[in-house]
Amino acid sequence: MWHTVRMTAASLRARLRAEMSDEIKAAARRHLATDGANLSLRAVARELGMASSAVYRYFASRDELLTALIIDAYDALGAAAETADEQGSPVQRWLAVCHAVRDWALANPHEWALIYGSPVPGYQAPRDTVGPAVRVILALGRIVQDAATAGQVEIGEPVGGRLGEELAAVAEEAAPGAPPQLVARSMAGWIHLCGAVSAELFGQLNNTIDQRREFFEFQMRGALAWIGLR
Amino acid sequence: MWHTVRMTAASLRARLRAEMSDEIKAAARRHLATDGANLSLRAVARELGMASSAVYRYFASRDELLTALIIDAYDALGAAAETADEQGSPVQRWLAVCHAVRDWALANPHEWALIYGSPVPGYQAPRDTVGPAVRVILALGRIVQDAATAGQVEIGEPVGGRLGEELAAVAEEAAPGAPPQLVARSMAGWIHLCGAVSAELFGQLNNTIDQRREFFEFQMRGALAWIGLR
DNA sequence: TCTCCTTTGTGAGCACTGCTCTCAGTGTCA
DNA sequence: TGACACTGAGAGCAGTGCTCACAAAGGAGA
Repeated sequence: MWHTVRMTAASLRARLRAEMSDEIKAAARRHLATDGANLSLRAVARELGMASSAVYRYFASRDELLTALIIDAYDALGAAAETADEQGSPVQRWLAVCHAVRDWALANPHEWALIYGSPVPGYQAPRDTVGPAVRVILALGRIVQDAATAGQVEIGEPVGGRLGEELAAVAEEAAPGAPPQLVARSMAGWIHLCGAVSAELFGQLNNTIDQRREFFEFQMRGALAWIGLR
Repeated sequence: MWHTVRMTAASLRARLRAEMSDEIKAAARRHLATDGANLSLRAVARELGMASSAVYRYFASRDELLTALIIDAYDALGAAAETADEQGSPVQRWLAVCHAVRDWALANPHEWALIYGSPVPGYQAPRDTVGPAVRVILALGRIVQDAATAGQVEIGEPVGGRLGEELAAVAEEAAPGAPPQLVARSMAGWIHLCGAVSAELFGQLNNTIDQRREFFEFQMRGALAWIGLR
């Protein structure tokens, strides 16, 4: 009996705490749009009608708040990528994931900048961030793995040297069974994906390309052609 | 006579002013390594042994100082790219420029983050930055233009629609005479280049790829294959 | 030579920041 | 009831960007 009582009491406190944390994060996310990575903890507290020192009951420092936002952003992006990968040919699946990533970034530009922009100096990404960070890559890895087992891919020349060994290790982890050179090209495709989204978001295409979505798909199709998916 | 006197006097004042500006920028660049984009103007002034308010005689605001650093960074990167482009086949020239960009970024990571990282919120890039910003792209444009006129390139399928029209306009400006689809692929290659450098610099390759230079060249060669240079 | 006046530098000051500390209120458990 | 953990408030510290009044310095023009 008292077990359940104690548990509910404890879980109630924990729930309240989690709700308060969520409210703080939501307010911080709102301020992210105007202040960017150097958001004001005091302004967040003001918006919530609480003393700035109270925020420190939930996040030990501003960096810890930012870390929580980063983890949430990685998770949201990873979820968007995973739900976009449904069915179809490898090319269709890959393109769907790419567009999902871009769409999420366009909808949440400041959070994209938080995770794929220049890292805050002195800020060291904790271990907690690596898990959510790789969800997009793993989603892409599943596609190439499926394509490899189904024979729906043109395998390029193998990569030799120490890079080849490294790539074999990466392949073993991200897409077991897929040839290392395919994994290498997929990683390059992922990097191109990130670069294309960042270029669009960070203003590198201003006054040059207006047909953003078309140009993005053009690039991703090009990467796909080199990767060898079909 | 008095012309020259007045001119030398004026130019002397201007020279002293320029030297002081350079010293401030040099100190700011030093602080960039530790503080990143949110460097402390007061700390810079302290290092130079002057009052913080004196810095405002040379730069109207911290943003203006950052803008000056950004312009210098663009110029340095552009110069590095241009001097690397010497001779050889289009592939060799393109790869040389890519490696020059990467080498410069590795040597000046914080300045790279300043120009290709997430933009500072509320900071609007002035017109003065667009000139130096395009030097790298123009260097790449010259290569594909030369390759196109020399027939050392495999022209891909033309791009239709409004994107095709836009690309034609871009081609007219960046590489007159080169087919739009080639310019489009070159732009994609440039974006991939920026993405690859940023990924390496911003820690996306940590605990995954150690053979950085080899993997970078692997990616750039892949982009080249798709672009069609030879 | 004697004023003007522009330029450069100083230091005080304002409003803001992240963060720490002490103190008070509240609810939980034995 | 009393002990205690938890959550909040407010003051305070050192630091920030930036403004302002003031002081030296030195060339320009009479």
